[in-house]
Amino acid sequence: MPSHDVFKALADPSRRKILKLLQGGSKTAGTLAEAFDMTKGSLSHHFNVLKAADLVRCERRGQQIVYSLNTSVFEDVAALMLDLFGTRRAK
Amino acid sequence: MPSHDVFKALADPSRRKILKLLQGGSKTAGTLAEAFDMTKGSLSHHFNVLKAADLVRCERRGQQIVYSLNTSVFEDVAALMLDLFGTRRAK
DNA sequence: CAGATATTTTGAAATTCGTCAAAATATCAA
DNA sequence: TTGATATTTTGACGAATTTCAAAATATCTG
Repeated sequence: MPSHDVFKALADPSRRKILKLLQGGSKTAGTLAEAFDMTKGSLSHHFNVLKAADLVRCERRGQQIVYSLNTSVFEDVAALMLDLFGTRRAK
Repeated sequence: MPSHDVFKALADPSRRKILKLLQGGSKTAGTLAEAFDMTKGSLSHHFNVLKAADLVRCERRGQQIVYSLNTSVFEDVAALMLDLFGTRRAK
């Protein structure tokens, strides 16, 4: 439904980097933060944007919060991309 | 190469609408403008962003300028998407 | 050339975005 | 409870984005 949130979420390089890091498996906010030269507060903001787009899920484990890709939404993203790029007739 | 421009270009709903309209075939700037409740100047700015991302091509035909999808870049876009979303192991 | 049409460019205003520092929240351990 | 750790939220700020109105550019017609 909220396709705009997805495109907006993908528009920032740091957020795309987060997604790529999560392809290697779930990671805590702190572990992800090590890969960035940025405040944890700023990263947390990016997590929120990715969550709003339903691209990642998070789960508290003790004092840390584990982020992971929401793989179930990836078919929807693929559909969005097909909608934009896929429906072209034979040139 | 400049993958960021592509994601940034897709982040705006008006630009995505332009791409969808162009799926129906090439159109002049004026024809495209009819579909929007926006100044032609603003639309022109969006054309520039799409051109910078290499998503559209334009060609002058008399006093008008015809925009069309740059289909040759779509494989690159697909590759970008696969890079972000495709590399996940069997669930 | 002058005027009309189609489009872009410029300059400025309003909004959104990314970031930081600091404060707040939540959990664990003693 | 107190203190330490992990993370988020808040508030502020500068930079980037979107938009408009107006000026500029390019092409065609007479």
